[in-house]
Amino acid sequence: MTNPLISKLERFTRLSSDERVTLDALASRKLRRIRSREHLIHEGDRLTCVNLIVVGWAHSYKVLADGRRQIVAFLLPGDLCDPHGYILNESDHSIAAVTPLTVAQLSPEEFEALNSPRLVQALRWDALVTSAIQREWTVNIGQRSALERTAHLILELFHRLESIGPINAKGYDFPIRQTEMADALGMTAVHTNRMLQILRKEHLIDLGDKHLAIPDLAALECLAMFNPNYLHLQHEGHHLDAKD
Amino acid sequence: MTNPLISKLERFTRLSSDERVTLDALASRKLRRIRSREHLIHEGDRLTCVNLIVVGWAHSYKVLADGRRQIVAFLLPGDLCDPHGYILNESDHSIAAVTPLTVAQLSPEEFEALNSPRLVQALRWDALVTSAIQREWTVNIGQRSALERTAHLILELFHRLESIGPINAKGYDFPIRQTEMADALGMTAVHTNRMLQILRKEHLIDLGDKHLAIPDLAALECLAMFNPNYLHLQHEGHHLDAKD
DNA sequence: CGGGTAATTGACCCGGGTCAACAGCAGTGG
DNA sequence: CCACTGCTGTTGACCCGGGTCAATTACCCG
Repeated sequence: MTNPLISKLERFTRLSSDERVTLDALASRKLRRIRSREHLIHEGDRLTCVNLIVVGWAHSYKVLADGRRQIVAFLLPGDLCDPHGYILNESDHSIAAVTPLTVAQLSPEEFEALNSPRLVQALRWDALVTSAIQREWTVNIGQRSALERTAHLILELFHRLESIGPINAKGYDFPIRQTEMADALGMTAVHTNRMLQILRKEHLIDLGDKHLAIPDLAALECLAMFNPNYLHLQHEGHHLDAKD
Repeated sequence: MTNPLISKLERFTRLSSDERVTLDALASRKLRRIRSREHLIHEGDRLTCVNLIVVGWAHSYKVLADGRRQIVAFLLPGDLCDPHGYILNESDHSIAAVTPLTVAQLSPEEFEALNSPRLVQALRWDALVTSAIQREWTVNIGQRSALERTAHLILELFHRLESIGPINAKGYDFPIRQTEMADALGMTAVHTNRMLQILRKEHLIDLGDKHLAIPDLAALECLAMFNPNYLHLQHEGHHLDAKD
């Protein structure tokens, strides 16, 4: 039951115990509970704080004038919603809960007080990875076929989940609906369903009842042409590691 | 002939003359010239500095194992290539010149010396806008039809160009080739060509000889369902404006 | 004049969208 | 306890937007 933000940042650099205490404190104060499907942010809102996802999954999305929706990101435990976004007048996207959610609200002052050199670098690394993920989504939707695309999203979520929590040999909770996957992948729910069926039939995924397992990771990564380099999970900030 | 980075940042907040002098100095030292098509960064390279585009256009892209290429961004004068990217071990994308390029190489130390409170906020704003653009590309490729998508890209570049230089009533230099537009839009060059023909026939764009004009901006924005909010160009940091 | 790159056009085809029906299941109220 | 409703997932039949392939034109630039 470790703090997922700490787990994630320590994929970059080992934090000091002081830093861990600070982050733990922030993740347990000013908690807000949000029901499934409810909104955290509406497009056009002013952002008054940085929301840290503590428990549950969310997604952010944009809608076109005629109602078409594109999910632009999934937010997992340990993810920050729009760090520094409070310097803008209004949010350019909406954020809604996929599951019941617990978020910690960090005021701009609290967020900017995370200013130890190591934490600053770790939070910058997190922001760079977030950007890299958004780039990869562009590649995914722009170039991969429906089957590859579906597999790639599953793999990305798999790797991101792995870096925030203990690995469960039996798989992962995977609470997103097919309509949400579809809107994230730029395809229809019907076709998403068919792609998932193929992946199941080929024994590349074991997905059901909001639970996912990947029996043959290498095969799925090969199919999706998945290259994890964009997640920058190789302890890239090891030279900053805390000693204690 | 003003510094395009200054023009851009002043869409957020008015800089002090000291800050403008500092940015001008950085944009005229350690210049590097790059021929059209040449690479600035290869995927996998370690980033040793922050490149500031001073003159010319570039694009960044990723390639899949089988050669498919997705352009993930166009870089215009005043754009920074991967600010803070030097904290990563390696770049997850490549950057290449679209036209002959002049870039200023900022060392990490020089870049981090841009630490006046106002500049820090302005650079954060720029990074937030860059992220918002990448999100919008996801929406564009995921949800818009080929025609809407083509129009949207043209409009985005139009607005970004406007914010870095004087408006030219006769239009803009628009040096990208149709194959590049195609790879940015996740479609084929053949189809991109057909979409451009439609836009020309409908008198929504006037494009030829590397030069673009938009005779009826409102009509094109309507077709593309273009909402400029994600570019955050409304002088959102006015409360930070310098007095001098 | 020749060679290479970019734009254009036509003919054909397929991946994924659309539409519609149906099944499974959880919640809810009588 | 069961009927009813609504949401999610599943399947089938049909169709179209955009891809593929190939040929042609239009420029540069040497």
